[in-house]
Amino acid sequence: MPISRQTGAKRRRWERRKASRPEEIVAAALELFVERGFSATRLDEVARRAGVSKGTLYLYFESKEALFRAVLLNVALPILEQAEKRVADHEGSARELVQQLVLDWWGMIGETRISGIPKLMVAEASNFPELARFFVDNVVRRGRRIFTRVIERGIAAGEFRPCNARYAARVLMAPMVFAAIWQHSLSPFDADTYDVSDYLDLHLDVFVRGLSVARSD
Amino acid sequence: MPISRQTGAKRRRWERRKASRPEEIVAAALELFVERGFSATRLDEVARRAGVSKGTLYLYFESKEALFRAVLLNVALPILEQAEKRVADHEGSARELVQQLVLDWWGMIGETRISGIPKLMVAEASNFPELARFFVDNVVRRGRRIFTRVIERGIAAGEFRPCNARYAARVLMAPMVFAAIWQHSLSPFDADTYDVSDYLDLHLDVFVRGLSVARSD
Amino acid sequence: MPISRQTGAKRRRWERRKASRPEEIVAAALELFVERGFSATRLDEVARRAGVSKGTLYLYFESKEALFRAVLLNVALPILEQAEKRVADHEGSARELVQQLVLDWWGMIGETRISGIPKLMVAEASNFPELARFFVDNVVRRGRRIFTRVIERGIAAGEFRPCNARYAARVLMAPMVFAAIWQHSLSPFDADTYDVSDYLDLHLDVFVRGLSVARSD
Amino acid sequence: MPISRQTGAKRRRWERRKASRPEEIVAAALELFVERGFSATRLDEVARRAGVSKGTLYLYFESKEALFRAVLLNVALPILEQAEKRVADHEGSARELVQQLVLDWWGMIGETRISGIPKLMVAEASNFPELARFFVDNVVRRGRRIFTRVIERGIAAGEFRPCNARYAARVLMAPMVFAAIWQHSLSPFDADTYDVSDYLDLHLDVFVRGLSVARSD
DNA sequence: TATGAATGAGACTTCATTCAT
DNA sequence: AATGAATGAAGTCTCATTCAT
Repeated sequence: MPISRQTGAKRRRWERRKASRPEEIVAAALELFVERGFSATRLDEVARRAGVSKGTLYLYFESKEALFRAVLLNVALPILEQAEKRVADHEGSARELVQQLVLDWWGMIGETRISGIPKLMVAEASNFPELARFFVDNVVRRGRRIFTRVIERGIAAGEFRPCNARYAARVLMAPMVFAAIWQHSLSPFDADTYDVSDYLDLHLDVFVRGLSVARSD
Repeated sequence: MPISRQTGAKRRRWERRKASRPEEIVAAALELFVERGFSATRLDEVARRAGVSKGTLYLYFESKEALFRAVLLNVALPILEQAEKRVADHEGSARELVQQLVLDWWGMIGETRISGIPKLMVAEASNFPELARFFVDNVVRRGRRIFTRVIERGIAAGEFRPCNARYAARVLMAPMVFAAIWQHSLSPFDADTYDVSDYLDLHLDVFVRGLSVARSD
Repeated sequence: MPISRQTGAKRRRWERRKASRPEEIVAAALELFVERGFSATRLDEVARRAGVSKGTLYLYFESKEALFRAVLLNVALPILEQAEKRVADHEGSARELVQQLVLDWWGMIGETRISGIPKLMVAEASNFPELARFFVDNVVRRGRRIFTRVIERGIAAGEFRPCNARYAARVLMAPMVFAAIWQHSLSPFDADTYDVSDYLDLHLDVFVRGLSVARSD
Repeated sequence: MPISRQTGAKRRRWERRKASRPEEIVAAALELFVERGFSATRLDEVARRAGVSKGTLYLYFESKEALFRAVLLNVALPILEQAEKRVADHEGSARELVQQLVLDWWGMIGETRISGIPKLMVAEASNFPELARFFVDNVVRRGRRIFTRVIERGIAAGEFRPCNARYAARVLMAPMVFAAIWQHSLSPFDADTYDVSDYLDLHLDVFVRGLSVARSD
């Protein structure tokens, strides 16, 4: 009876197997963990949303916590790494690069379901210390390094004023990550709607100008 | 890890401590809700940390959810409003004002235990929709209005470039709020330590420069 | 603040002590035990209805169960015994006596708050075996003996047909006791109202005729 | 004290017993509710007596109160209605009919575990007002109507003296229902044992004689 | 004597996990 | 491989009882 849950028409039998079970489960779990938090999501719901029975979850994941790990390590991390790679490959002036990085990040993460990960990690960090550490080391700091390097390059090239590039990278990233978190938490309750692209554009404009060496443009 | 708990000597089993009980309970609850999230904190622990028995909680709060509301509405909100008031009273140039606002906010909220509230609300918003809406309306948007007004004033005074002040306010606030969230979530797992004051100083410097009208300094 | 609970006007200070505390408590307990049953009545309510604090209950009764015993032994029993005495003193023909007994019982018990006792004992018997045994021995069987004796007298006098007087006593008493139980349980939910006096009159008429020796009247 | 419990050998920890579960649970609950009252019976015990775990109860009944409703509505009511039907089908003289009705009632209800229902309802009526009303409307009054009709028929046929048939029905039923209540409450503590059949025979004899038109037999 | 805040055992209920089918 | 009925540990909440005041 739980065959539903497909955007379009009724699912035909053979389609059942199209997407592999573990992926469906992980996708459902990601959505729910992001929405409600780890403790508050019941495996019952994960199973229902994935279109499987509760028992089936245990064929693929040995515990709720293991499912959480799988969501982060097997799903989020690869995507993040792939995004990181593409982001790291950009070329051009530091100014352009900074803008590219942010916009690419948003395009590849912020607008996708992966954007829930930051909220999830923020919420559950202290309940899953090892995961938190792993996430920080393998995602956060690596991302930070990319942004840091670009700013350092800009400083070296005389585009940006000399400053602490690590801190500047944080300042650059914060509004971007915050937008992702906001989107998955309080945004639905906020009567002041806003357009994230415009917001990021303004942020980039202000940031680049603010960091650039004085000019009379 | 919080050492406080018992003011002085060992506690007698039967003790009547007049008016302070509810506050102690709410303080303990705030800490734990922020640390672990609402679902994952056990009332047992709240009681233990507050130095009372489990039953005592129900003398003052009719349910776990009511305790959550009390934490937000009776404790966090008044502090936030008071901070808002003080913040709104500043005078001076827009540039100075922007810096004052951010630094005051950090001094009054970011460095205190109240800074856990943003993380808490972000994590629990979808589980407590009415509270989320209330929080957004009475805290977030009000704060945003203050920052927006200052930027509008700066634009009107010719200090800042014409731009969408609402968006600029968001850009200004994001790194500040993000720092608070970070502090209560992934920061402890981050090997790259940083000094928040320096970070905010850089943010302010970049932001103010970036928003100011062109100059040749 | 719990001074209220008086049928008439506001209670004046000195009245406070008019009725002794234990009696007020027992009266409140009787009402609530009858209405809700022993387990389902909270001492909180007993205290409130008696106009005292919860702690005060323990000055007079060492436990909830002890209060239950007091209700039965110290309150109900004396009244029942007194009723029994008055009932036992009647004289006249057996026929008249039978009618007197029933009507007196109703006047002294059925119409008073004591009528809740049968319902209470019926409901709680198996939870309080010793009390049940005590009640049966000291109230039920004694009452039965009185009725039995009257019927035996009637048989001896030739008024009633020879029959098992003990059983006849049960048959005679059942509608009377049942009326009391009904009054405190399902009667409030019964759309078919009835007049207990008429009911008992009919019962007595039928019973006396049915037990009398054949006649041609 | 009830010995039944396990049909056969020792139970394996994991056992799937198809459709019978809910009925077993309801049967156990009926016994315990009757014996101890609703509040005083622990779900622990219900589960143990039904041979299931505590959690299993919630597979079939969403709360303790729902279980109570199921006991009454799904179990007791059908049996009562079936009994009513069979009882209503009898034919013969009013005198015979009266006797048949009472004896059939006893055979189908009084001697079975269903006889606990009257005690249970009497004890819990005020705690479950809707159920009480439902029970009175659908069981008590319907039963009363059957008995009333028979007596009216007897009056019309000249067998019984003219009288208020409704009241006579109550008088007729009271000893019968009372016997059921007694059986499940104080009877075990009553040293005066008695034979219910003989008691009912005497009741019927007295009642029918008492209600019949005068004769010289 | 009287209070009522405080306690903690124990109740109802949930839900991650198991396993017969 | 898949199911879902069954489990029981653990959580929230109640309330009889205690005792400092």
